[in-house]
Amino acid sequence: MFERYEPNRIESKWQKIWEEEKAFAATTDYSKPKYYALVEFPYPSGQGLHVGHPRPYTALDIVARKRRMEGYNVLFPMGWDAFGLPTENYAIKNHIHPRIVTENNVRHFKNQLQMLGYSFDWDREVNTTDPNYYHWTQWIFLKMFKAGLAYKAKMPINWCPSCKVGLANEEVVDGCCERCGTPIIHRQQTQWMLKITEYADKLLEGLDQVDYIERVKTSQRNWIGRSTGAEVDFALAGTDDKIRVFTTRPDTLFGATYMVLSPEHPYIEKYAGRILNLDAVRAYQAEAARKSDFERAELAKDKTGVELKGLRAVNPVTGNEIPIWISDYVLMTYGTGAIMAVPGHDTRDWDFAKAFGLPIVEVVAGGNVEEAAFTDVQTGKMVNSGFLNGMEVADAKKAIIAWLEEKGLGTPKVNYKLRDWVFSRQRYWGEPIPIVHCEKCGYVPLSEEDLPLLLPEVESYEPADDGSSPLSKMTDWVNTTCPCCGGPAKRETDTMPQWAGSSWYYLRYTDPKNDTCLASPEALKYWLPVDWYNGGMEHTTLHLLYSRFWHHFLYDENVVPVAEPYQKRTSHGMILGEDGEKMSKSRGNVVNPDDIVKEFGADTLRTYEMFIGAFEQAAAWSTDGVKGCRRFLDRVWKLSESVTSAGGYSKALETKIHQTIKKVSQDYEGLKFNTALAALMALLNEFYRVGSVTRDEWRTFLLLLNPVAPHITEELWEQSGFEGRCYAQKWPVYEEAKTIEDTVEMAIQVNGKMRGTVMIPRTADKDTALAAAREALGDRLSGTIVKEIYVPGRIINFVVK
RNA sequence: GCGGGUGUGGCGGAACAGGUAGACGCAAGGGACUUAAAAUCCCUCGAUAGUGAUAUCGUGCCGGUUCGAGUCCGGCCACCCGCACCA
Repeated sequence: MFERYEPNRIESKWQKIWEEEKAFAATTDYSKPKYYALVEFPYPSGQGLHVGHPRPYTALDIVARKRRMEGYNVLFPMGWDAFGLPTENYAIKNHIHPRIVTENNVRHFKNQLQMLGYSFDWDREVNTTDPNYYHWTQWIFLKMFKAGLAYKAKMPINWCPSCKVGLANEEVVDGCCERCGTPIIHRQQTQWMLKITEYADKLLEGLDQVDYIERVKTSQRNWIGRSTGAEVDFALAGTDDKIRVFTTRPDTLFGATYMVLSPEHPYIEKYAGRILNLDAVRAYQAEAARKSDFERAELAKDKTGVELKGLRAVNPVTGNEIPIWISDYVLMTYGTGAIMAVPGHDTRDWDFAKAFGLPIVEVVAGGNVEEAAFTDVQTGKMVNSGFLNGMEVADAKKAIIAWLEEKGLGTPKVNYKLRDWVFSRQRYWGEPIPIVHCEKCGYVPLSEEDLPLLLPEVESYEPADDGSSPLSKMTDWVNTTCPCCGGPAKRETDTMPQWAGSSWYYLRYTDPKNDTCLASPEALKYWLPVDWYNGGMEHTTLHLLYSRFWHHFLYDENVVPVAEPYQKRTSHGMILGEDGEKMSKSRGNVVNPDDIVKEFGADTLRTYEMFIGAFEQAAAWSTDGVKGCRRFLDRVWKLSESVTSAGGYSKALETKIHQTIKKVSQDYEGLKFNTALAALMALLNEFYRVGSVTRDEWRTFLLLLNPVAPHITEELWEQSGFEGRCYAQKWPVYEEAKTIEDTVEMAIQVNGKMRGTVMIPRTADKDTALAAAREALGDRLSGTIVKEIYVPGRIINFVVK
C-alpha cells in the first residue's frame, strides 16, 4: 500500500507484475476475434528515446488496451529497425563493432519504453539485424530476383560524398542528402535496383481499398505520379530517324511549333556531324551537367537553351518543318527525354517560346495565347487543327490518338514519376545481398538453404572513396564458388538499404520465432491485415510505399493472404520544443522523457502527451501543461478517500457517467484523446463537487482512465479491493437512454440573439416551452411576435417586429 | 506554380447534424491555510460601458443564405506542410 501518490514506486511495481503475468501477450488461439495494432518500430539511436516517440505509442497503447478489455486477441508488438548509417558511423568513430553499439542502444531504448508501461507483447520483439530475421529479408530479395524484379544496372545515381553512399530519389531532399544535408552529386555506378515501377498501378489502385487519412493517400498518389497520354513520333528531316516524345496533350499536336531535347539526349551525339553550332551545343551540355539538381530547381523560372542548327523535325499532322532545341527543362529521366513544344497551351513551353522568340499558335480557343498559355482542358474547343476543329479537348484527344495509331505515328502511353528503387548501399551495417557474380553464369542467387548469408566480421567499416563497400576488402569472404557451375565467383559486396528490413517486419510479428518460413500461413491468415498502423508523415513516400510494394509482391507470390498490408493508417503530429520550434540539440530545446518520468511519472507523461492537442497536429511542449496533468492524477489519487461503500450510480451523477463512458469510448477510437481526457477531468470535478463517489462510479472511472494511465489506476483498483486486475476487466458500457438528461437548460433568443435561459423538461411540448420562455424573459420580450421557433432540447427563438 | 492543411481569449485547445462561442487545461489576479514559502482549497478571468441586473461588439477579411452562421455558399487575405521544369 502506498500512502501517497508515488508514481515511480507504483509504476515499477506494476510493470514487474505485468511482465510476470504476461499480461499483454497475444495468444495463438485463432478462434478469438483478433486486433492488430501497429506503431512504427524505432531506429534505436544513441540519443535514446525522444519525447516524440511516446505520442504515437501511447495512442495505440490506449487502443490496444481498450480492445483487450473488449475481448479481442490483440497483437501490439515492438521491435528494432536497427541497421543503418548512424550506428555504423558511431562504430567507425569509436572503434566499437556496430553489433555492440546496436545491442547497447536497443537495451537502452527497451528500458525507456518499459518505463512508460506500454502493453507491448515483448515475446514477439524483432530486430532487423538478427540473422534469424534478415534471413527472411534476404529470402524475399531472392524471390524478387527470381521474379525479375531485382536487376543490376549502371546508372547515374545520387551520391552523397559525405556518407559515401548512393541514395534513392526519395532520400534526396532539395538536392541534398536527407541525412546529413550535403549536396548530392551524380555518379555512374552499378547498382541493384528493384522494379517498384512495375507495381505502380497496383499501388495506386490498392489505395482505394484502404482506410488511410486523405493526406497520406494524396501524397502516395502524387509520388507515383501517373499520367496518361501518348507517344508520338516526329520525323527527323533528311533522315530515316524519328524523335519520339511523350505528351499528355496529343490534342494540341497542331500547335507544336518546335521540339526540345534534353541536353543528355543521345541524338545529339548521333547527329553531331550535322549540327552547325556544335560548339555552343557542347558548351550548353557541359553547363547543364555541372549544375546540381538543386541549382536546376532553383533556376527553374529562367528558361535557357540552344537551338540545334542544321537539324529540323517534321510535325506529323501539319507536315511543317520545325526547329529543334535543347534545354535542361527537359529531363532525360522522364518520358523519352524529348518533348513536342506547344507554347500556346503549356506554361513552360510558353515561357521558352517567349524567351527565344518562337512562334505561338492557338489550337484551343478560350484564352489569349499572346498573354499566357491556355491550359484549361474543360472548356476550350479546337481551332487551327485541321480535322480536330470544333471538337472538345477530350474528344480531340481520342480522335488524334486513333489517327496516330492508324498511321503508325503514335500510341497511347502511361508514364509515372515513380522511379525504380536504388536498392544497394556501399556500406557495412546492412543485410548482405545474397547474390554471387560468376564470369560464366552472371548474377546467380544463393540457394535458399544457404540463407541467412551472415554479415562477416571486418577490420574496418570505413567505406572507400571509390564507392566500394567495406565488404569488398574481405577477399576471403568475397571469393567463393558459383552455386550454378561450381567455378570461381565473387560475392556481392553491397548491402541492402535500411528500408529493406522495415518493409516486412509487421509480417514477422505474427510468428516471430518461425525458422522454416517468414511466418506460418496460419498466423498470417489470422492476423493480417494490420488493423491500425500509425506512423510519421515523413514515412509516407518512403517506408509506406516500399512496404506496400513488397507486400503486393508477396501477395502475388502467394506468401501473404491479403493484397494490402495495412487496413488503416494514421499519422501523428510532431512534438515541438517549448519555443514552438523543432526540438534539436543546437537550439537547446530538447526535452528528455526520462527526466519527465523521474519528476512526474510515466502516467503523467502519457496523459500529458495525449492531452497536448489534436493528435494529428504538431504541438509545442509545455512544462506547465505537464504539471497540470500531474495535478489531475493527484486529484484522482486523493479522490479514493471519498469512495463510499454504496453501489450503483448515484442519482446526481448517473447521466453524467453514462455520457462520459460514451464520450471516452468514442474519442479513444477517433484519436481525440484530448477531449476524452477533458471529459474525464470534468467527471472528476463533478465527483469533487458532489463530495462522494460510489464504488461503482469509482470502478467505472478507473476503467475509463486505465488505458491512458495504467499504473495509477491499477494501484487504486487493488487498493479499493476490486477483484482481479484493472487491465483484465470488461470495458464499461453505457445505456444510450441514460445519456440523455430529463431536464435541460434551454437558450432563449429574441431575433436570434441570446436573451436568457430556462430549465424545462426535455420532452416539453411547444406551448409549455414557449410559455416558460415568455415568463423567463418577462418584460424584456416586447413588440409583436411574428414567429416562434422551438427546437426541443436546442433552442427557443422569438422573432419580433 | 500545383496539391494538402490551418486561422477561435494572454496560451494549448473545445463546440453533435447550423441552435447558450470559449468545454478541459495552463498562465494571471484576488482570497483561505501557513511564522513563511511550496503544495492544496475557494473565487475571478474575451473586449468595451456600467456599482449592478444588463447592453453592444467578438471565431483572419468582405459579402450572401437563414428565425439563427465558428459551422453552409461565393469572393479574398495570411501562415504552415508536401511536391516542384514530370511534358
